[in-house]
Amino acid sequence: MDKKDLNKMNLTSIEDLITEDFGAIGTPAREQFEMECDAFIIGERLKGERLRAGLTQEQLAEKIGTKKSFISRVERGHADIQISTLVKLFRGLGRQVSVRIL
Amino acid sequence: MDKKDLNKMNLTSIEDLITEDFGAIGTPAREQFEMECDAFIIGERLKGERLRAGLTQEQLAEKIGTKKSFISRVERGHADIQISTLVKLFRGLGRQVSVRIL
DNA sequence: GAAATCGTTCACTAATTAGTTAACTTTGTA
DNA sequence: TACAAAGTTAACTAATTAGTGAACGATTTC
Repeated sequence: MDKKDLNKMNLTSIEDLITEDFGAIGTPAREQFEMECDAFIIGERLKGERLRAGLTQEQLAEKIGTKKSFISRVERGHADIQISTLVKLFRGLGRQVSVRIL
Repeated sequence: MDKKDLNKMNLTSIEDLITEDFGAIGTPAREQFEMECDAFIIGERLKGERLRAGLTQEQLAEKIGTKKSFISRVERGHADIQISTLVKLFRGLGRQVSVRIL
């Protein structure tokens, strides 16, 4: 089966589903969705590392000089944080942040 | 020569010089310095990629819907940008941003 | 030298995050 | 169940970025 035939299938790719729900890449709604995805992933990662370190949100918050409500906000993906905040959060868990450009 | 002897040397490590100028790790002045380092490195990387792509600041700005003055600010390391801004900037150059936790 | 292009900087507004408190919900457990 | 600990959310202020236009400086080209 070649590539052309794929378009005749009834099954839909994830990409198509996202496009259907949020619009094509580059549109405002899609950009917003992708931004929220990034925030969500970072939040999940933060939560994972925090739990692995055996800390509560409150304990992590105190380590970096903020409050548990802020930690919660980030972990839930409800924030488009600054680079410095990203670094602070993970350094509070003894981790280093590295930004790669691919 | 073992490790103990290193402390008797007259030459100073970069780490010591930074500590002397900005204070020990964790102090506010040192944190600020490290934040500015991060911003500077990101800016340099952005400028490099932009030039490699053969774009002016104005051309990149238009691609991502902003102005050249903002691009300049980031390239000079004068901004602690948000994750979404980081992603937008490099996507405008056809690059993908990946955040690694080490 | 004049003109054009490119980049930097300043000043300002608008939008958003960072920081915080308090109330609420969930979860675990005695 | 009742209690305590952990996490979530709302609401608000303060601080900062995002966005912009204009002026300026540097560089290149004619």
